[in-house]
Amino acid sequence: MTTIKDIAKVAGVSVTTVSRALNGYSDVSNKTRQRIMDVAKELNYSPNTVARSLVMKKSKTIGLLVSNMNRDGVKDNFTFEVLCGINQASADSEYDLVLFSTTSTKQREKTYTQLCRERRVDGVIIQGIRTDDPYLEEVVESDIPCVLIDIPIESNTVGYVTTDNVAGARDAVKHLIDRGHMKIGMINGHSHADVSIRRLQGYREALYEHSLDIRMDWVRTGDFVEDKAEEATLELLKEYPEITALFCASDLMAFGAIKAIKRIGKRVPEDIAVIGYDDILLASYASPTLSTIRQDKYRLGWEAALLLIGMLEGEATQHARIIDTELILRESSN
Amino acid sequence: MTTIKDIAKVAGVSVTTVSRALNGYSDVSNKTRQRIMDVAKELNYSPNTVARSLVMKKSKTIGLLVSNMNRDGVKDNFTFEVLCGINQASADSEYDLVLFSTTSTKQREKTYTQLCRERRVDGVIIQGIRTDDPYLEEVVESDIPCVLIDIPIESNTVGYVTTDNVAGARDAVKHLIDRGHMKIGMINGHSHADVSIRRLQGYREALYEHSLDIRMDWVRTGDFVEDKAEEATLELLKEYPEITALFCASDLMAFGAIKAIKRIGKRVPEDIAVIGYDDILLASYASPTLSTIRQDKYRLGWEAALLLIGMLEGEATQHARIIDTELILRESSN
DNA sequence: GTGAAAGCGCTAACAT
DNA sequence: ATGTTAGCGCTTTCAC
Repeated sequence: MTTIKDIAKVAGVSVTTVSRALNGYSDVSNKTRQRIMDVAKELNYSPNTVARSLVMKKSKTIGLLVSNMNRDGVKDNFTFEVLCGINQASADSEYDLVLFSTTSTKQREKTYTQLCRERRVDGVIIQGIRTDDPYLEEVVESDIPCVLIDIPIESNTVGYVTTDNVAGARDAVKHLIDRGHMKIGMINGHSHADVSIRRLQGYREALYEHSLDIRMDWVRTGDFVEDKAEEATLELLKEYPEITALFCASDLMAFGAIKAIKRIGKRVPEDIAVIGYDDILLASYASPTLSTIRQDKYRLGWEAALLLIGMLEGEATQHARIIDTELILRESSN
Repeated sequence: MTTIKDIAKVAGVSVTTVSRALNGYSDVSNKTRQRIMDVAKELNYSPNTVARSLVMKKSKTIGLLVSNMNRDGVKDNFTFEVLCGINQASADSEYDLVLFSTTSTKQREKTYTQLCRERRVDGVIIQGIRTDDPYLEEVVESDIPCVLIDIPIESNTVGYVTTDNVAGARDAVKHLIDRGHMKIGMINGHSHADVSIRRLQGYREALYEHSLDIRMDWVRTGDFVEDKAEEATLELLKEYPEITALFCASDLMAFGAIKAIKRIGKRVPEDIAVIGYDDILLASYASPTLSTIRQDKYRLGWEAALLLIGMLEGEATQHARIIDTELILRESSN
């Protein structure tokens, strides 16, 4: 493997000059620069970014802390779309991504901070962790620049990107109200997700604005899991057969809810209308097709990466980005 | 940021001893080892893997060259599942993953090899590139350990993981034949994918074994793209209305084919039976549900990572792994 | 059992 | 415009 030392020897200059020439500094004559470039090409030289990182104390690398990258997570296109957005944005800025291996059982041996410091990433993007994750606090308190997806924490070194969950949920519920529904239940995620709290708030606001009763007993928890949502829906509808519409805090849970509705012999949307949240790919393929609130997941990742890079390069004036959502009408609420 | 130097100073030993103690060498007295560990903890020390990589010439890092990680690729759950498998396996072996940013238009500035050498990855896994990719050859010829997914090339430093595409395709077509179909068309991918070539072969073998005519004009190309498959199917069925069944080389293309069939006013499976390939998540949600050949994509990634790590650590006896497929029967071929 | 010294490949003062 | 020197944090001979 050729080094700048080899180049220096062949070109008959010092390593400093080689370094400067290769890095495009101005204080090197065009003649020598050309010669050095030629030798480099001839010797098939590739710079050693490891050595460079060591001395520069920068790695041009972004760490990725992502949950669900295991056998169970394969259904979750959400994560992948976010990943694609991150990837594209960092590619454009010439940052590489390192995916931390945090899925195994021994995951907890090392904290996120240790991982980041050991690998000397310049910054980190965190997606899919719960707000009660014991290490979240640690990351936030460390001085590692960090962008959180869907967890609104902001500081000097911490930023976040999320969608407008209150507005999204409000739109969803308003739509159901517009369709004439007055008894609207909700299947929410779990309380350790910021989005759940906000979507619940949006649900309440919509009901309030239309002077409808807010019955907390009509709000059940499905933990963002299809099966759990199915069970929760079953119970809810047994207790309150008067409910005619359901707002689910994720599309996957909406599918669970629809299964439950079918199980008790009712139809969607004729007997009970359903609207989801996310607009995952399945939503437009399933039967009935699912009305939902679209989140631009790709953009979520894209903005997160842009924000982080902006912070790293000192150009980020503010550390929060809220992305709009969009109401998508399909069969399940029609 | 604490270094071993700091620890050495506080513990009153040399850096050598600190290094040895921290790395679990035996020639350090238990007393000093304990003291060093204590100081390290107290100083909140994290080893600098960059420095370590520089001197060790190993990074405990696997490079990932994956196509489709951009806006267009978000529909492609295949890639994500493979990624999850790779992630899990490398996590278990304590390798980190670096995702190379190879999506942008300026992608071609640097070759894969340059990328790998610059980042000093120990090895690389390549997924989703075409066999005519100009840089494939380069990677293969370099001495960087490399595992290819779905491209059967083998050498000292190159291995591959794939499924048994001939058998899979044969099973699919046999199933159609068992159902009584005698005029079976095929919508294939493009010729720069090894899987296309093998699936075509499986198609031919199945027909041959049952003494059915092989009509190459009944095989069309959809480039693995839904829309193109739709067009190709439309043309095929217009020219040969006698066709009663279709084998598609990917589920996405099968959906395109089904759209085409519906467009000409025929029904699936009553008029024309369809079977796909992959078993993507959509296959079980779409309407009609799609019969298909299941590939264990997660396992594909998992095995690829295991194989590469085996090669890196000198324990891989053979460099190829073929994974079985499974016939999944659903409505579209019933 | 422990330490001194060299060096991995590179960048960055500080000369000249 | 170019070279000398030091050093990033770590591992590894080679002495003692």
